[in-house]
Amino acid sequence: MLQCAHEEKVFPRGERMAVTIEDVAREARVSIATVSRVMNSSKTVSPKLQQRVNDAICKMNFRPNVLARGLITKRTSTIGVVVSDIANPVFGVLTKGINSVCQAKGYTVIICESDGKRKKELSLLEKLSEQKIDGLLFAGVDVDRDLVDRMLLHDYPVLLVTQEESYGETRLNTVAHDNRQAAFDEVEFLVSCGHKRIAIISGPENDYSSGTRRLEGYLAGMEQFGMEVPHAYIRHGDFSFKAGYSGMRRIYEESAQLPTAIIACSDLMAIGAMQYARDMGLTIPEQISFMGFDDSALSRYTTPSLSTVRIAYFEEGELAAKTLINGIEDGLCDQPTVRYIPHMIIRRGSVACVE
Amino acid sequence: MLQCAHEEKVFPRGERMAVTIEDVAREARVSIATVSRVMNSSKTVSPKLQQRVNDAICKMNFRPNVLARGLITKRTSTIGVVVSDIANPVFGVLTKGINSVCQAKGYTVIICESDGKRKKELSLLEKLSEQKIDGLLFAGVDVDRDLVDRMLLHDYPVLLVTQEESYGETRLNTVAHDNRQAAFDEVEFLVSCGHKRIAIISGPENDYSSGTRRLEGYLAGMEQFGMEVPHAYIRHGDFSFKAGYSGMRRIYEESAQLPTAIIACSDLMAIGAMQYARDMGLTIPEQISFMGFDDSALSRYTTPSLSTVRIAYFEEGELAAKTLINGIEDGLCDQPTVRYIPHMIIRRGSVACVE
DNA sequence: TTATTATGGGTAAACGCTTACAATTATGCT
DNA sequence: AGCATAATTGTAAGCGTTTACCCATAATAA
Repeated sequence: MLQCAHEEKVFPRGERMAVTIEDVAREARVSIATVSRVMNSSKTVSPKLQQRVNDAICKMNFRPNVLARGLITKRTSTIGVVVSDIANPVFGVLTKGINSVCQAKGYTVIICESDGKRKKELSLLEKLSEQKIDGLLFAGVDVDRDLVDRMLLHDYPVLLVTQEESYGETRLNTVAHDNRQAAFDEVEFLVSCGHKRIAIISGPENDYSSGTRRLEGYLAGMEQFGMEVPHAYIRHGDFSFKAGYSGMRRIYEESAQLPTAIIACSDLMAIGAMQYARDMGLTIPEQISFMGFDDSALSRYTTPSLSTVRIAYFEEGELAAKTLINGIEDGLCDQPTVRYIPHMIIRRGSVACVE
Repeated sequence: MLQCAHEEKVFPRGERMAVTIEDVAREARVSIATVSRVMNSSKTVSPKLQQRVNDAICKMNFRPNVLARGLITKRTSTIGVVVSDIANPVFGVLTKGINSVCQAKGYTVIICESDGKRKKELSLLEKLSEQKIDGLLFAGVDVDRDLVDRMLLHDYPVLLVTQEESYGETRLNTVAHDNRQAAFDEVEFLVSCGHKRIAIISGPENDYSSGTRRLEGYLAGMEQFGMEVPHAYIRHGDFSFKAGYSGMRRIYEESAQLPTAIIACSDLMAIGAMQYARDMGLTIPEQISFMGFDDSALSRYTTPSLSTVRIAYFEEGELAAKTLINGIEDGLCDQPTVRYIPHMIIRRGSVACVE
């Protein structure tokens, strides 16, 4: 937009009438069509009129009404984002990535929280489609066939972030991180440190979310490197501190032989697990090593600091937004694909090498 | 909204035409005015027609177009929110509070990040007013006279969250927490534990943000309880771990007599400061006590766990949204007031009593 | 019965923009 | 110069709602 000093009139609140394209047209002594044209630079307008119009726009500080524009163009430059919990740093960072590219590309973002509840997810989907969004970024808990069916009903592109469809098909474009591979890499890393007995505190038992993928990766790693997985080495939790603590207790109490390393599927669970180990008088990492998941702010500041796998949520948000916006703007619906964001093992004090 | 099983036609994407009020009117064999009336329950419509219309709405799964509606009513049920950084848990939680009441009251929220940059704040203000929002929640870095002037220019209510105006007037409604009092209370709490030498690591030197208010509260407390404040007891930082670490170093190196307690103006700085103290071989809390600020997720999981003051950001967000929406809906502009959210001292392991 | 008033429902005019089409003017070519 | 054609600009028809205004009908009162 051009730089200009418009006349700043101070009106008492509420008494101001928005300046419309008509006012600008009058001021510039042209038709409203011409004003519209210079704004959208569609057809050529003679330089002379272009100048007059731009001057008028500046002088009157004219801003086109997005509602009127959207009503006719059927485009709003707005995208909807559904996340479970914006206060969860993971989604905070993801959202930040999304915001950053949307802001750069002139898109407005509407953020909705689903609290991870299926019912709310559905009602938000409804609500957002009323809002006339141009596209949707969806970070759901369990993206099953029914949900995808519904999302495909809308007339705007939908992109899944963070999670893939849980039923083994790809009907929607997806940007995610490879939970399976990340867990595998954690196992591999621990193996490279000489660990042979590795236990896991995974996500909720019957869900199709990240926890399960991570568990799969763990199992694949254990198999690959020829390690035993006693029953007691697999625990489930809800990603909370408490779940980590009690998960570790059960491992401690029920293992015939204590593992030398624990993989927790969230940093918070790792911290909880470490706490239990400490309470039992184990020294970390000498007697037992710990790894978390996500590389949240927490992990840097525990004692010992927590080894983990960094998921680049910011970049994930960025890529998701970019991909969606591309989809919106050139509208071609190619074969839906899953794009993975690379992750990285972060080595900190909580992992020691064993002989 | 009524519950009903509408006929779910599956259309290939893009080929679907939204159903309009006109379609509904035809289906119900009434005029579009009547349809509009039953939706907005303005004038009474006979029960018979009401029924017919509702049936038609359900059957066709009609959703009124918010753009068209907004264009004519000049209300969008949308509010704008400006925060510096959504990935900062403080703002994450604040936003969650805002979202929760907005969702309940049927408002859509548009979130914008300013990165704490003045320039971006201004351009967001512009952009949001284009978006035809009904109200604005603003969490700015330094809310000075000029900024407030600009915000008053808009024709929708604006409410400040988190911060008061920095020039000692109240021209805008505000929901905030009492940083000054909270810091004072920290001092009081430490005094009650027998501490007599208390240092502070405050916010950036020349700013008008929370850090400064907290410093004021600290100074007031120190005076109230008759304690000396040597020059070296006041340090500034940018709320980061690093700033805490180096702030503590300077206190350690430059104090004639080491303080027995440190108040850091963020949990993260407190953690950094604790780290330095540990590195110098001091035991926490026996030799030196620490307090943070905010009660972020971090504070619970450090060793020792961090005493701090809990700011109820979620409730702050809730109250802010509620207040703003009230302002929007009954439009009366009473005298702008500042509402404070109560805070609470959280005692954890990082503070010991001295004899 | 007829005049008077409620009351429900339809018509059409906004709201502020984009854009197809028509009208006008300028340009290029014999 | 005279015509075809291209480049500009204006006119007006929507986009999908809400709502002021008017008309028809039913209800009430005299």
